Amino acid sequence: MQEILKNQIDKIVPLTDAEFQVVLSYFSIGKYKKHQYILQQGNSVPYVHFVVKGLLRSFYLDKSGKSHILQFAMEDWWITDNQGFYNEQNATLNIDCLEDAQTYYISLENRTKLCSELLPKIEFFFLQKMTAGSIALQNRVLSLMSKNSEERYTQFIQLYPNLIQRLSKTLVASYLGISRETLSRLSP
Amino acid sequence: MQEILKNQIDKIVPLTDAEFQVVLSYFSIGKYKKHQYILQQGNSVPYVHFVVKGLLRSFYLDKSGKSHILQFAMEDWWITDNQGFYNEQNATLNIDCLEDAQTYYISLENRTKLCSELLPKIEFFFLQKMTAGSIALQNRVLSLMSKNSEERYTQFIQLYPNLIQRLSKTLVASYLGISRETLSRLSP
DNA sequence: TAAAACAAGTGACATAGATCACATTAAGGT
DNA sequence: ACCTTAATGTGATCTATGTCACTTGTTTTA
Repeated sequence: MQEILKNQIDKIVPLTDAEFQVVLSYFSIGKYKKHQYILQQGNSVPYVHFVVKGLLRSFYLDKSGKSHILQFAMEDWWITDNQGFYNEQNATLNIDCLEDAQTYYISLENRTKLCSELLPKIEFFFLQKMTAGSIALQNRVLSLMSKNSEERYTQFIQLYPNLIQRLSKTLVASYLGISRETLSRLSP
Repeated sequence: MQEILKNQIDKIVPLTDAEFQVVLSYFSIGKYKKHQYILQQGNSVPYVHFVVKGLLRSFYLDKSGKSHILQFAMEDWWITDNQGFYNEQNATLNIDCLEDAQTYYISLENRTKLCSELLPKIEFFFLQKMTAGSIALQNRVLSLMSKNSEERYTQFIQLYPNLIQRLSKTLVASYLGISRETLSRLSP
């Protein structure tokens, strides 16, 4: 179970088993049920979660009550409300479980300690992860600006073939920024 | 002139003058004219630029020939094609100057050296910058999904009151993902 | 195993925003 | 100062997508 996190880190900064045990000691384990909220708009954002098992999403509820999915997170992905977490502000996002889930989570304080005092090279790992996340978001912005619904849907299927099998069309539509009716009229 | 970069770094990790001179020695100075390209789609992406003076933009040209602005960068901002730069791939973006400009630029190799060998704490600076950039992109995604043209325009004015004075409506429209005619029909 | 809640398809209609086409005015380059 | 090129506004359409409404089938769950 720990292997999944160790493997991810090892791809970027190889750690000894002892080092990894130090890393892990800064995380806690959380178990959640389908439909359970991990974070609600307005609350503080104490943790980033690394998903060990299950499927979660982060989403924004606009003033008219429509929800817009910012991110999905399945095994081996990270999820939080970045703005809330890193700036220590209240959440503008909600996070809930689309399937029963288990995560390793860490506080900002522990993350900082881990990076600066104990294992500086883990900071490089987080920098790489943040960079990759930022690149993905850039592509998403360009996709929203330059592609129509069908092109965005096709791109999503290509990008996340494993994820899509676990999602309803309604969820995919809410991620792509289109209505479920429009998505329904696209697919073969 | 160097002060602008030193001040930015100091806000996150205070440096001695000597340390800052080391940092600076890893950068080069570039001067560019209005309309000049700094990066073209398909080329390699050798540098990140810190803007000392002037105004640049990065944009994506879609297959139908329409351009979509991903980012503006004026004094004190950073700009590059992240995907190309960090993954050492060819650029999918173009960068050109909207005004005569001057930048400090650094290669990936030098950036890595600087972080890992010479001044580890500068890595923390880059991590903070990347985090802030990522948060801005998240908000942009949510804005594109949940707001209409007028709301996005209003938000842009609030967010970048100084930048907007230096931009034509056509450029703002291309950043917001709407046509210049629509933007023209919005403003008072 | 019945009832309730969810997922998905589809018709009819509404609409934000795109596109095309000009006109006017303002900058820049030589 | 003159000519070219850019910037802006505005009318007249067109269209992709949203919204509303209803149906049917499929999971949940009590």
